[in-house]
Amino acid sequence: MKRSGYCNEIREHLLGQQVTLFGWVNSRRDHGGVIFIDLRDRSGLVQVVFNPERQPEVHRQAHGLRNEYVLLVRGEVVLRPAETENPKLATGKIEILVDHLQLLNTAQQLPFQLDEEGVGEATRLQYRFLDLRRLEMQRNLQFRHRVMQTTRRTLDEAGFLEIETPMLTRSTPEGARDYLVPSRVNPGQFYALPQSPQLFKQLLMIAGYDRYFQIARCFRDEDLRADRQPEFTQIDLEMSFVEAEDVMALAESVMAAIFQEAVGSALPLPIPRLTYKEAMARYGLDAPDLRNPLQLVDLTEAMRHTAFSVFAQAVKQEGSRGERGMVKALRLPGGAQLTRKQIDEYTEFVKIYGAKGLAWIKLNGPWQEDGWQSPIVKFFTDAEKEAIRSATAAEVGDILFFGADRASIVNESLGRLRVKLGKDLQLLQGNPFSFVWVTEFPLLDWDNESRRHVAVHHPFTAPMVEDRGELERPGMEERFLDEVRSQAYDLVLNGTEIGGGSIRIHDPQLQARMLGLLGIAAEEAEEKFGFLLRALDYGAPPHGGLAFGLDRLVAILLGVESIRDVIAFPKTQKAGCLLTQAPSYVDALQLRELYLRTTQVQKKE
RNA sequence: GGGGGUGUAGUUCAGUCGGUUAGAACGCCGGCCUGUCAAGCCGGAGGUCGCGGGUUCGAGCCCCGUCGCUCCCGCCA
Repeated sequence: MKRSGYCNEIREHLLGQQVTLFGWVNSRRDHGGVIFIDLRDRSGLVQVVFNPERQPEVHRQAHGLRNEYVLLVRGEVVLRPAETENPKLATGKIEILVDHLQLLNTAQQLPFQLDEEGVGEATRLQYRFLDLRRLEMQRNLQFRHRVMQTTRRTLDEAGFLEIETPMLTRSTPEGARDYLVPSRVNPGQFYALPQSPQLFKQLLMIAGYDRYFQIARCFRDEDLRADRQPEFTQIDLEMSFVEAEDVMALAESVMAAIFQEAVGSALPLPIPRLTYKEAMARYGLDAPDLRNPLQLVDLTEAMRHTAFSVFAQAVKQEGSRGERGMVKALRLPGGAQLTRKQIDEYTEFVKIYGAKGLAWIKLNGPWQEDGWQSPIVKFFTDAEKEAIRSATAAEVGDILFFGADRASIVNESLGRLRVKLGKDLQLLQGNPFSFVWVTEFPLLDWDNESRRHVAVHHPFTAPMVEDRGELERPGMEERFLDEVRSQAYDLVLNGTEIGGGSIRIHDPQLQARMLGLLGIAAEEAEEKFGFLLRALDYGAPPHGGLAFGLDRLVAILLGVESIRDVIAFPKTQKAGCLLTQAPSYVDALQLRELYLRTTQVQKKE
């Protein structure tokens, strides 16, 4: 009773043969006489036919079949009669005349129809085992599998070793909130689930494994987004005796292989590059989508002495720790047609990112002929108008948007506005998949809340060789610190960061200095990172690596909106699983065994 | 922690200014039907309007609270 193959594999080459298939009833069309059933398995559909003249008894049995019943059918593969082929099915030229039917299981009425679009996600997640039967989910997870296998094959062929690292590890400062696991045998102590295998992969380099990779589950207890789950998967890799160029080249070869295998086309290499500085200047964000032709223009100098006080004040302000004020413009060609209502909506939009407003000028004609329509244009001198025009290359028919504030607010609000305009007005052009490297990230960022520096990438990222001197300058001025660049790089696809990495610090003195700059005292560093610092003392090779966010990568390549659609059993925005009802309360005994007491009274469920 | 959206039949949705018995499509159940593939035709069942409270002669609709789902900010590489 062996299966002849998957439904979708039954084609003309099997004509005249008896085949045995297993599958689910995808749909039935009962004509009273002949009965058609689309049998479904993970591969797809094939039509099976019950004809009363061929097998009266089997035909009688088939009357009782319903959607999602599980069947074994045996029958003859035949060409469909002329005019009844179905071009929508891969197997549409043939059908199976059933001689034997075995009902393996029945099914209740489904909570939703598998072929219906737009079923609420809550229902889908509650019955995920049914949702996963749908062809779209089958396609998504099979695609994800292909990406993973291609990654494994490519990295294996490049000499990488797949090595697992612990899921029960220790909590480390920096980064995201940890998921904690209480230790029963060590009362009052906790493991943390790894936010990434970062430290372990560095230890593997120090141990001489030279090239490591892992498709690793990572955990971060932060609030969720469409592209953020509390547990997610990284393609994690690390290499010894390399520079950033080597890691990036390797990453490109992996991406090219994925592209070839999964998308079916060659990825043009090398992937273009931008420095962080360029990205922020032109696009306002560190993950720009280059399919969008709009760019930001800096008008800070031109507006330094303007009579328009909103701009002048913005330029003048020195934020805390010298974050400069800035005026930037975003030119939208043809945008003079935008309505007042649309402009108001964009004004509300930029306020999300801290902008106080959104100044604009519509170029209905040349400024010399009073063709500029704007609430602010009256404040500008002719020289300022001309400076704006020439810097932005604005033409009649365009609209200019302006941001004036601290640099971070101007960049983020105009950067996001650029993305939104690109989407709203369908400005994206060129290759549907646009990769770009962003390099030379700052090493450190000032955190106003904790009044200290934090690592932009992570505390083990090496500074650029040219900038290392700044770090070691005794009594160094802090303004220099902000300008130190790191050997970190992000890979961006269609405006989303899909991977990032860096060359790591392998010099114990430099690592200690780095931790010091982050405000981690030597004693604390020893307690929290002592094992790494010690390892660096024992012949640590130069090394670096990177990690790709598998969920995001797969989602973008498939063109789906949410990474939940490429994860078999995802969690909701409140980090719950609607299928299993996790998380849940546990009974008092379990808590007692773990030496835990909760301050939260159990709510009624 | 904050802002927006949303919750009505199994599913997707409609439901007027607060007014009589809450509708449609698909699905489901029964019948008819021998070439369909969104099968067709006839008939039928199916509702805690998320939950709790309030206003009102009267609430799916208004108010307060609460829960779930979702998008975003903060947070998070």
